[in-house]
Amino acid sequence: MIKLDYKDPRPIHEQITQGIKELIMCGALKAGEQLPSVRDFAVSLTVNPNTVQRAYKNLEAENIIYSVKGKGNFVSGETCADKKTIEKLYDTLEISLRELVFYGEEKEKILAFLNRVITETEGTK
Amino acid sequence: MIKLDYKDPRPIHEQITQGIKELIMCGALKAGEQLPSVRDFAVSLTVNPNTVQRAYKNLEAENIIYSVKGKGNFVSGETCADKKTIEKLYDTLEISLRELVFYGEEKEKILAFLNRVITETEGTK
DNA sequence: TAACTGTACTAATACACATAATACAGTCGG
DNA sequence: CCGACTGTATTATGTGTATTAGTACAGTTA
Repeated sequence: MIKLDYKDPRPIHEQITQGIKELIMCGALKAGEQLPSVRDFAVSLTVNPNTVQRAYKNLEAENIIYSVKGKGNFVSGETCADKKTIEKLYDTLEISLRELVFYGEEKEKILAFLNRVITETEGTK
Repeated sequence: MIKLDYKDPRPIHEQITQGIKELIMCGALKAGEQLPSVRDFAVSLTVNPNTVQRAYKNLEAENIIYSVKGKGNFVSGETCADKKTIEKLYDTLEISLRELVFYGEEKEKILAFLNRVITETEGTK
């Protein structure tokens, strides 16, 4: 369901968080759907349950999922994000863009890529 | 010259590396220009010399600067990057883009931002 | 020679990550 | 009610990395 890369400098819990986020974004996990239990998911990822729990906690803090004691974790339909999160994403975009240009990538090539990605991505607006 | 943020989860040496990279990209540091010595820079940043050295080492590994024993570190004119670096930047762009759309940002707004950034950025091509 | 430059290495500290083991609380079906 | 499942919390432990500190060595230059 999610691939972990131990060569990746990012911590495991972050990779899991991002992985689930992407599954939701691409539609593999829909609103209201139940996520694997902390223990089951930990087994299938061969990871400690605490690590999965931390990922779930991250996602809950972002209002992407919600958890119910004794029942499980579920995908939240809302996709609201605070201003800081949005600003960080814009900053990341800007830095990456400038860096690509700096490294000699052609602007037209980059723009073509960006247009392709954004048109292929389904949005709410 | 460079602002360090200890609240930033990124290590200091990485912030310094990125900071210098941006100074070069925006033209504040030009090709051939000498960087501050490891010790001086460490004092002005109130950081250990080893940390600055590590940043310089990173930049040298990316061919962004070159160092001469007994003389100093200098900005390299070349801006070549290996394929992996470029691919990672494209990946970062794609992920950030998808995430912004996911959070409900309007595609037109994002595209306007991207166009503004890329036209304001001076490139070699 | 003296004072600067880069470079290398060790040691000590601190912190984050991840694991392990355990415990407690809520839900649900038999 | 009981048992098996859920989430949650806590503590302890091992490991890796970041950072600092101190020292040493090599090349450059006035």
